[in-house]
Amino acid sequence: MGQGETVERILHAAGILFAERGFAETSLRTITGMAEVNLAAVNYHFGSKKALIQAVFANFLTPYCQFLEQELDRAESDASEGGKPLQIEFLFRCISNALLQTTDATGISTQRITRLLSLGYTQSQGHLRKFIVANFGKTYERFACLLHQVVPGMSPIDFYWRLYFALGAAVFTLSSYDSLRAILNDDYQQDTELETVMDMMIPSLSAILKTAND
Amino acid sequence: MGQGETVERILHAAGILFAERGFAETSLRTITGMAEVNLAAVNYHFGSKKALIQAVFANFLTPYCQFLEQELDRAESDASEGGKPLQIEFLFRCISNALLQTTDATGISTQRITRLLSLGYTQSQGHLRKFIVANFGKTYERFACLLHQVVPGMSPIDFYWRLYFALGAAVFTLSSYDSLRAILNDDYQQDTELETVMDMMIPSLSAILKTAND
DNA sequence: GTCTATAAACTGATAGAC
DNA sequence: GTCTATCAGTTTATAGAC
Repeated sequence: MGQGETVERILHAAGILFAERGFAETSLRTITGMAEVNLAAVNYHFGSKKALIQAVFANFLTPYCQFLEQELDRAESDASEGGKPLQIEFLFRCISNALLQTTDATGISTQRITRLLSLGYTQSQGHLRKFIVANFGKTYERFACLLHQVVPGMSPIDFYWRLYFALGAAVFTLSSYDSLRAILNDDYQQDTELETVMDMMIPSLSAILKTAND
Repeated sequence: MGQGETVERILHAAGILFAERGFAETSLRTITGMAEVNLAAVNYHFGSKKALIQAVFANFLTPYCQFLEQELDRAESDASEGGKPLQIEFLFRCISNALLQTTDATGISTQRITRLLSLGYTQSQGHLRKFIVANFGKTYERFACLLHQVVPGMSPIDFYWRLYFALGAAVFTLSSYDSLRAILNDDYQQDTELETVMDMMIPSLSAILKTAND
């Protein structure tokens, strides 16, 4: 077995298992068992379980940030060429496109990416949160600034709470997509593709930002 | 130390620690340490860690369901007396009121309740999900049916996805309220009360359900 | 780089004295 | 009902042979 292959096998298995069960619930034995590598390989290649968790996140956060920056570049130049202001829907479309591109490039499903992000914010004791901010904070800030510029006359406080409403809606739905889809299949015998849900979501998320406050 | 007091001390400490760290990350030793009771008391009073987790949920789900049923009764009779149809905003107001009433009656904060609910759906291996459905499913179905009736001409599939968008927005924001509030305090030196956020949320959640699909 | 073997610490649960 | 002591199983991490 080649040396590079082992690292990738561990990253792949860890991503699947962490997303399914959470970090504390997933032992290194389960990961190395699924990856079919030796238990000691994790500590040899990554140093510790914490470092492995961070490596799993870097594995999709790095390409995701690149794709999102590209999308935002394109959206901004399109808007300035057309002489028209950016629209909310276009900005959420950038998020959606970057997610799908990341899945294409890495083979990590959109559900797994959003599920890991959700776990990273809710399940971590701090080290992961800091790691995510350090590796994703700059791009997130750029997106938030652009979005705020596009919403007319909204106070920063009002804007940020609504952005969190939208973030919660997106992360919850996408990270639970597989089970929600199964429930709807059982109840209505009708399937909904992930891309369809993401398309449905964009007007809803935009409506959160647009609605008059009372 | 009286016998009833021990059970309550364990439930109180377990609720706080589970909400902060998750289930697997919280050991019985940590719980009994915080509650200042003996380690063996958990297994004596509850039987197992699983049973303790379910007891923590029953502790707030039981009163919450009662309060929500009362609110829905009142909203329905108000609407039929006035001869007007129920409005979306009134139904979300029922959810909000029932949450605040549960906090008043039990002393368990709204953040802790929503955080535990969120963990119950994302972190459990199945037993808790079943337990929640068994104890909360009937009331949830009633709310969902009422809400669907109030939205004009929307397909069941469309409706259910949008309901999940709204659910995600609410659970994410309320369960992360403490940290989100702290971030906004740091960045804008301006505080937002929980009740204010819940009031802001109602028009946003309603907008998710109302927006035309394209 | 990969393996075995094992250390050191922690977990949930229980038996039995009081 | 509460306590101590302990079991049996698991965890992460590491030392050392190959």
